[in-house]
Amino acid sequence: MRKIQRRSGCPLNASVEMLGDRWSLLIIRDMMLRGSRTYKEFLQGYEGIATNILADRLRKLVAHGIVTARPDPSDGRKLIYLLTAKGIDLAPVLTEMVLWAAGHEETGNQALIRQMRADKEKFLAEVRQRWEDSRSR
Amino acid sequence: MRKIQRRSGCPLNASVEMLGDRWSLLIIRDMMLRGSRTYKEFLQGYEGIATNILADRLRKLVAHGIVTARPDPSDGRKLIYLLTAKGIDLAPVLTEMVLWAAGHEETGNQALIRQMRADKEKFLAEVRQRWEDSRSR
DNA sequence: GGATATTACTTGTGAAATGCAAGTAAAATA
DNA sequence: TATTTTACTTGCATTTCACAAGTAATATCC
Repeated sequence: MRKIQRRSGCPLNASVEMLGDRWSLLIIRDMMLRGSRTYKEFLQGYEGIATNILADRLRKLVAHGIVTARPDPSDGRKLIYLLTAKGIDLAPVLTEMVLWAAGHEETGNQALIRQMRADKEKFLAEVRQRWEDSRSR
Repeated sequence: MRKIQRRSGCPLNASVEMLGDRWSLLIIRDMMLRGSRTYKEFLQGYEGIATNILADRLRKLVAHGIVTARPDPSDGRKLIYLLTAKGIDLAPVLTEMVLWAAGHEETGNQALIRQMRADKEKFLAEVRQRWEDSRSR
């Protein structure tokens, strides 16, 4: 078990070193809010990630303990990617980022925004509930 | 006024396109929590940003309306960089990212974490108050 | 059961972003 | 007037990214 070499001990820096790129948080969004679980589903996300970048990001998310991968029992070709507890704990981060952008930029998905704004805690509880339900299956 | 070309309308994607790199959020942290205001102060941050990258990131943050720059009236060589209202609205995002990393990684700055955990709303109110005080000067 | 399709990748290549070192112009200080 | 400070820019090597094509393992179709 080797320690990861960080630029500094600041917790924000730790977050940025794990998530500070143009794709990781979008993959997590797809898992958390869209129910994406397989490589193919991630490739079909709105923004069109390149296949080699997706493979790299999934590898890093697994290495950071944010995501796990296990074979699909009903289809040996597939791997099922799931958020870990550490991964689902990112829900408040994603929520605040969504609310910030929605408040200052012209963005879509107004239904989601309304839901988040109406009752943030309830929204987060529902996200967590869905995660627990999907992992107990 | 030209519209920015985005990969998708998702608000999270908008955030990621503005902030999803290894430096932007750290610069904002330095402004928000450490009181950094000048180029030199940012260069002296914990993580050691390269000077050309810093210039590029400040330019982009200004372009996105997150930061403003104005000359220092008492020293013509200096520019003073300040967070805009849009910039200070990132406080909840930074806070959640800090709390997430602190909860799942070994990080420093435990005093800050305790303060955030003890009363998040109070912490955010204090951050905002400091920002208002410093901009009225 | 052999051909075709699907899934999760890897590989190659050019373009862009990053990191490091050195240099520069304008203003302040000695 | 000479030196220092500040906020950068420039050049270059290295790394990352994006796009296109290819591959191995498994599943499906006829």
